[in-house]
This record gives sequence, structure tokens and C-alpha cells, in this order.
Amino acid sequence: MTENLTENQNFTIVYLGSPDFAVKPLLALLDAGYNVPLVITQPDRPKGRKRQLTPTAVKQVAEEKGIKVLATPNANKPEIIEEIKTVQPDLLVVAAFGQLMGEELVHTAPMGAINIHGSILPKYRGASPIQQAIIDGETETGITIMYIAPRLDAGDMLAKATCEIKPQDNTGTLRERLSEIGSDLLLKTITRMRAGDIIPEVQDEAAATYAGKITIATEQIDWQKPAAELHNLVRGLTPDTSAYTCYVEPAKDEQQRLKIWQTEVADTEAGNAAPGEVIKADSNSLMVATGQGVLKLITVQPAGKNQMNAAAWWRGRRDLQAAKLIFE
RNA sequence: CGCGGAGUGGAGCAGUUGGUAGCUCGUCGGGCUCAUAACCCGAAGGCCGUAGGUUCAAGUCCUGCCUCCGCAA
Repeated sequence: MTENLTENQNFTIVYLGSPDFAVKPLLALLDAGYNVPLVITQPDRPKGRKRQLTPTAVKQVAEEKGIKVLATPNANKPEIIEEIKTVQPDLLVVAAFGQLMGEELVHTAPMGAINIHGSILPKYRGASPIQQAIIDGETETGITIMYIAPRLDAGDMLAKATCEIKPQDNTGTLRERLSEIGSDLLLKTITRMRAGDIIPEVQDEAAATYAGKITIATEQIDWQKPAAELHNLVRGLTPDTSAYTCYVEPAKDEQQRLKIWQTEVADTEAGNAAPGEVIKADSNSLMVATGQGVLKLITVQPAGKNQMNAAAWWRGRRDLQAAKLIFE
């Protein structure tokens, strides 16, 4: 790759991306010697309790690297397009940018715009392909690099790489691996594109599936469901938002939330325990009956507290033990 | 100034109307067991986030500050 450094310096890329997932591919382009004079990202957003404006991960990294960054809620605006044209890019690279891109924007570069997507298209088009694949219990997913098309994630495909979803994976671990795979594949794909050695493949519309945005409704655990399904839900939502369940705080007679960060499917049976009932605690986990099988809670987080071991939480809550807690 | 919870021995929690601290674990030592994450006995370990105030006396009341977190965005 080093022998291409000088050559790559003459190839100009404008990078559009926002969150963590998009950081590695950007760094990969820089390491490979590509000329990246401009990065477009989402605006700083108020974050946390104090509503502090926080820049996107990509913006932070790009600024560290001394790259000019434009943060905009809509990259299709004329002034943004003008800025892009100014640097005369050969190609636009997009990763988890979070905005729809119009024709005019895409055509600011002669080679167009390519996107790094976290699934094997046409499966899992949309905003949350990684989470959704885990929630669905898939054992394999991957990265697709495709052209940006007017319709969401429907562009012609340039390259794919698969990736195993391991049983202990959660969204965090899987996303990190996919981000690396995506970075590799991106470099290879650009090289092949420049060599004219690539034939775009049209997506099979009939096989398309969509991964919509994760909503609060999907985050609440329904104890009627099988343990395996709930475990997948927990994995899929960790570490982004996390799944949660509710219980009644005896002292206040109020409903409280308990976030659930880490679980396992227990190899025991629920017997005649009701779904949501705490069956027993061992030294570092809490067994809860489900509609089918038993879910082992390992890491939980009560409202107002830090994450903690589920058994430790349970040990301290003698009041809940006495009440024979049933999660709702 | 968006709403709210919390800071007590290594972990998780109690601590009542103010009188120098307790529980479930863990750790260490010993015992019982073929054995054990089981059981029994014993021990170590806490300036109760921080600064100041009220009081004869504060973990427990008042004020400021620091830190952590849930909801909402």
C-alpha cells in the first residue's frame, strides 16, 4: 500500500460521516495517503443532562487531523455543494452520515458517491442494520459498499464482505469489527474502482428488508417472549440504549426502570414460575423466568445508579427479595 | 437555570422522631465434608463525597461545592 502513497495523494475524497462507526474508515483513507481536504458531518447536538453541544465523533477526529469540517443538517444546500466543488473531489465517501443525498450533491464528484453500509444488502437497509441483525438472531452479517442512490440504501453494489456474529457479540463489539472490515473493503474497493476493475451489481428488490429506527417500544422487555429472543434484544441494544424492564419499588409504590446490559440464556428450566419472576440468584447473576426458558441477568442498572452486577443488586435489595419480585 | 435519583468498610444495600454504624456478599484464618459456589466458628476492614453551620451531641437537620447516574431532548 505504501507504494501507492504518492499516487493516492492526487486522488481527492470528500468524506461524509458522523458517529464512531465512520471514524475508522476516515482514518484508513488518511493512512492510505488519500487527499481528504474536507469532511461533512451532522451538526453538533445537545447531549446529556446539561444539554452541552457535542460534536460528532467524525468531526472530533477530523479536526484533530487538521481537516476542514462542515457541520450541517442538510448537505444538499447550495452553499455546502459549492464548498465541495471548491476542493474538486474525485469521489465522495459516505459512512453512517444520516442524511439523504440528492443527485446534485452526488454529482459533485465525477466518480459519484459510495456508501459503507453495515449489512449484506439488500438485507437490512436502513438506519440500524447492525442492531437489527443481532436482535433477529442472525449468525452472519457484513459490509456492503454501494453507490448512493435516490432511494434509501438501494444503490448498485460494488463490494461485500461477510462477518460472523458470535454468540457473545453485542452491537458495540460487532460494530467495531464491521467498522474495521468496512475500512479494509473501502480501500480495496476504491483501488478497484480506479482501475476500472469493478462491475456494479444491481440489488434484488424482492429480497430487500428494512431495519427501522429502534424505538422505546422495542426496548422494553416482554417477559412472555422466549429467553433466547430477549437475550438477542439485549445484545442488539447494548451499548447504545439498552433494554429495560420495570418493577414496583415497594417503599414508594412507584414503578421503576431497570436497564439490562448483559444477559445469557440459562440452561435451566423455568418450571412453573411466571414470566418475569425471579427464580434465584447465584453468585453473579439473577435467573428470571420467561415465556420460554430462563434468562440470566448479568449486568443491570437501576435508575439513578451505575451499572452493576445483577446479583450484587439483588443481594442489597432485601426488600425486593421479600416481595418475591416479578418484573413487568 | 428542563425533571429527578444517588454518594455509608472491596461490591450491593439499611440506618427509624439526631446520641459515634448494621445487613446480604466478598476477603483472610479455622472447622466440618470424598468434595463443593454448601454449612459452622472467628477476624480484618468505615475520617459515613467535601467545606462550613446549628447542637451538649449529626451518617441522621441547614447551606455551599464536587462527583456519578435515570428520564426527557
